[in-house]
Amino acid sequence: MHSVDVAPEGPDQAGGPLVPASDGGARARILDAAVLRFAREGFGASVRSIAADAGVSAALVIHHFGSKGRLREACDEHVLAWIVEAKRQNMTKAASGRLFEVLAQAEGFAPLVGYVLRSLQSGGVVGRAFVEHMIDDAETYTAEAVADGIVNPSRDERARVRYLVYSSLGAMLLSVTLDPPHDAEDVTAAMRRFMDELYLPMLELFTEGFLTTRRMLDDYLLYVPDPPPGAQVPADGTPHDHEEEP
Amino acid sequence: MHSVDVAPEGPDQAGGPLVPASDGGARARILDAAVLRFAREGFGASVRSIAADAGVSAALVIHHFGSKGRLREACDEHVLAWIVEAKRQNMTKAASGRLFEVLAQAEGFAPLVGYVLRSLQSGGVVGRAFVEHMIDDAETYTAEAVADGIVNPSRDERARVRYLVYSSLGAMLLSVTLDPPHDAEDVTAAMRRFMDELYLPMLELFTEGFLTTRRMLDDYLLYVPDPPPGAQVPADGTPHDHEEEP
DNA sequence: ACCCCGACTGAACACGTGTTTAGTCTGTTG
DNA sequence: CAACAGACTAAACACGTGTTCAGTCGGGGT
Repeated sequence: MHSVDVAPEGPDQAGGPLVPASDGGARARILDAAVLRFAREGFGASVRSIAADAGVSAALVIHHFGSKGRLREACDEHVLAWIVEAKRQNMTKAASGRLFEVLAQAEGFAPLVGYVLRSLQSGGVVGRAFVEHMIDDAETYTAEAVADGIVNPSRDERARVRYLVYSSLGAMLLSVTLDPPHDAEDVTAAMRRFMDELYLPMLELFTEGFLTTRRMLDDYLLYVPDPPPGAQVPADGTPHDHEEEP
Repeated sequence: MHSVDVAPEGPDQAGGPLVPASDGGARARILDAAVLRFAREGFGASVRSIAADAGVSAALVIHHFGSKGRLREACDEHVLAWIVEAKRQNMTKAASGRLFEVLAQAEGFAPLVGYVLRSLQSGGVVGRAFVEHMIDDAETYTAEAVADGIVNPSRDERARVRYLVYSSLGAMLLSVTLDPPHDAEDVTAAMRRFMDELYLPMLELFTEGFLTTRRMLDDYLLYVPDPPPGAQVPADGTPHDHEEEP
């Protein structure tokens, strides 16, 4: 749509529509280097450092991409495509909705994960698109889980899914931001460690809740009359009731 | 134009020895301007812009603080002191542990909140200190709530509190990062909107949980033998059980 | 009166940035 | 072969940055 010349000589034309650019061409090498640098040090990384990583001059980067901004746009597109590809070929497994965990544990996805985190951190397009993806996927999967009786229904499924995604993603982002992987660039290790530490309380909260009494929720439901727009109303037979002591 | 003197054009002299530097002196004006700029545009804000806001020259900023880095350190200290002050005088209310909400709704705390968010975003000292504060406070308050029978006990209170703080703070940070208050600098409004939207799912999760079955939790507890260090074990008599079908 | 000291400034410096320019090299095409 | 096109580069440009320099101003102490 905006990228100047999309495929003057097909950068990734050979054989597999694989993960990285993975082409001997300089343009592809620059793109990979840029994604890596951006993932490692954020989008403040200099064009010259990227060029050095790719083994070319800074001028060539501009020659191929027009400007640093357009280079970043190209990176966004590239990473986005990479994500959907990774999703397509990894989501067939039982890992429903846990895209980030899967990516974080798989080898070779480290730059991707790092880039997404940076984009999340700076409010970039990739970050936004990523949470949208996660929300959509999570909505599907929780709907299935609710149908299977594994998960409680909610008064506003969309809002719950949004809350869940924002919470988990935000917690992870905050964690890696607050104490970044100081020695190496092993973001994935930090993420795994974070999950190991916080898996119990999450599970606990998800199965046992936090409050012992329903009062706060009931008060809120009384106080706020409208079930948010687009929510599937329970209509009749209340689809769930735990009937603790009131 | 900026003649030193006692109070030739003191902006807010009346009453409070309170929150901001609030001193006619140029140094204090620079500090306030710096906090504001940093809160608004992040720590990449230029010394010259800060100086302009304070109505002084860029050289004076350096003259007073030595370097931009030390100016930021001074801002960190200042904001930190500001926070503990705000906490001391606002925490007497019933708002237990909800420091951020209180600050976000109170007038005049906008720069503070913005600064904290930026520090969180960039992994600064203030951000780290802030989550530590929140974790410590939350631990106290949840302990009380557990003692009062309002909140379920946890197998690892510290971990739960950490999870809760990271989740809520991270979600909020992610939200304001992903769609920032585009027109004004009203971070607090964005935060309030965010909370309004996500309060129901949060409450729902906290009182009703997410999963219908205990199996995942029990499996995890079986698989992981050690109750984390310092955790008070639930002994036996399960403090609550939903007892759906296993 | 003097002098000195600190607040304070405009101009410059040193540097890193993204980008442009002019040019070289190489392969392809007439 | 000659000519062109495009990948590619070294050098320079324009600019914004943090910081330094050489001062000026003004009030207080001796």
